[in-house]
Amino acid sequence: MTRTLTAKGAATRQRIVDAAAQLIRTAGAAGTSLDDVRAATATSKSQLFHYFPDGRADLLLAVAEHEAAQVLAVQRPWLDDLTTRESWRQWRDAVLRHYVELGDRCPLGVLTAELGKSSPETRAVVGELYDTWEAELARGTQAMGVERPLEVARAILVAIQGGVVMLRATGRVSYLETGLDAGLAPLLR
Amino acid sequence: MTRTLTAKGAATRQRIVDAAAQLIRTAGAAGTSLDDVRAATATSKSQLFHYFPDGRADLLLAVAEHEAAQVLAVQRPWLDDLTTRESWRQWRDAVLRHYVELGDRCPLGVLTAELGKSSPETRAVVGELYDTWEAELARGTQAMGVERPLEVARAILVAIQGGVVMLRATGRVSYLETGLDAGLAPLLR
DNA sequence: CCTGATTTGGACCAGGCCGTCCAGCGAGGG
DNA sequence: CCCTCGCTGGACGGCCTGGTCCAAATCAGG
Repeated sequence: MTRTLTAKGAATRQRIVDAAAQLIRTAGAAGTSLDDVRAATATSKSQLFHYFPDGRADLLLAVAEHEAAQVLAVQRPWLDDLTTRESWRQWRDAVLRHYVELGDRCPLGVLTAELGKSSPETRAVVGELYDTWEAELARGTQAMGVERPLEVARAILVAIQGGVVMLRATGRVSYLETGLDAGLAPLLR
Repeated sequence: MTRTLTAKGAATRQRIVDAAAQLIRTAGAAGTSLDDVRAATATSKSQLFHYFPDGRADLLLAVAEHEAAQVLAVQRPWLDDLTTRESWRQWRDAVLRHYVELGDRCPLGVLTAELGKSSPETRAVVGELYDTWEAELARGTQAMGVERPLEVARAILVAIQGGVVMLRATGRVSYLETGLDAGLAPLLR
């Protein structure tokens, strides 16, 4: 199944995924064609199908995995050590800063809004992202000794998701801020 | 600007909007073509462009307005009288029941996830929906005499949005339930 | 340097899509 | 009764899209 890739090939493949992710963040998955990707990466049609044999679906899946990893990566290192109020506050600020900066061109929004529904495989990727993310948050809420730590962690995740997707749909930041703070209230009170 | 429509014409137009909304709920806006709509309504191409002169964009806007109205309609009459714990609870149950029933074929999810980004006009529709919805909720939180009623109302809205969109992306209901309850906690505590 | 596999270029195709166009149909008002 | 104006049918064109295919270039390694 796994095909042999030289270093050069792997680099090209990575370049394609990066560019595709970038395009999809701004124009959406539906608004991004293979030709757009081809033009943005200065590659040829055959290369796309060489590195992604199943074509578009394959590329979208790779982008979904890339973006899912990205979502968790930008929360490091804060996500690893949510044991004090101060560390939670720093994490909150980092998350908020990140999404305000990105605006409506946001990997998480794309994942939740578009890629999740595009195929069973991408749906699984999104599900896994939620699971690991929630587990990390739950470790933090448990460490804080709050009541119903699992529910609190999940509610925080839902608030971020809602805020991000509303940011995407309206361009307004306040939803994310208010939702996130409400979700964190049990921890900081 | 406003074109004359006979009763028959208005009915046909409505039939097209209804069917298009239905299709888009299940297949998404990107996955629904004008031909699909045509087939589902047993109409002809010329009718689509007769009732929606700007074509696809025009139809999507009409669908967005239709769905936005729908989102508020299913919350009636509970939404009008959120003055007691009991009425909030009934509203909560109605909302939850509705979205669990719809699963991932949900007007709100489509609006937030896809239609919001499709054009400035639809984006405005979504923004207005959020505004009026939030205002209704805020009337309720104020009536309940809770602290920071505006923030609480907004957080509830964000939680619903997040829960619905995660339901859409994963098929899991628990996010909506947990998020909604967390948002309502300040009111029911 | 030779050889086989990997990487690349780009022409090509079939199908689907949006939108245009024109010609009939039907209803309702004068 | 008829005549106008809205309603309907469906063929058609041009464009873009995902996907196939083959041949040339490049590279790795013996």
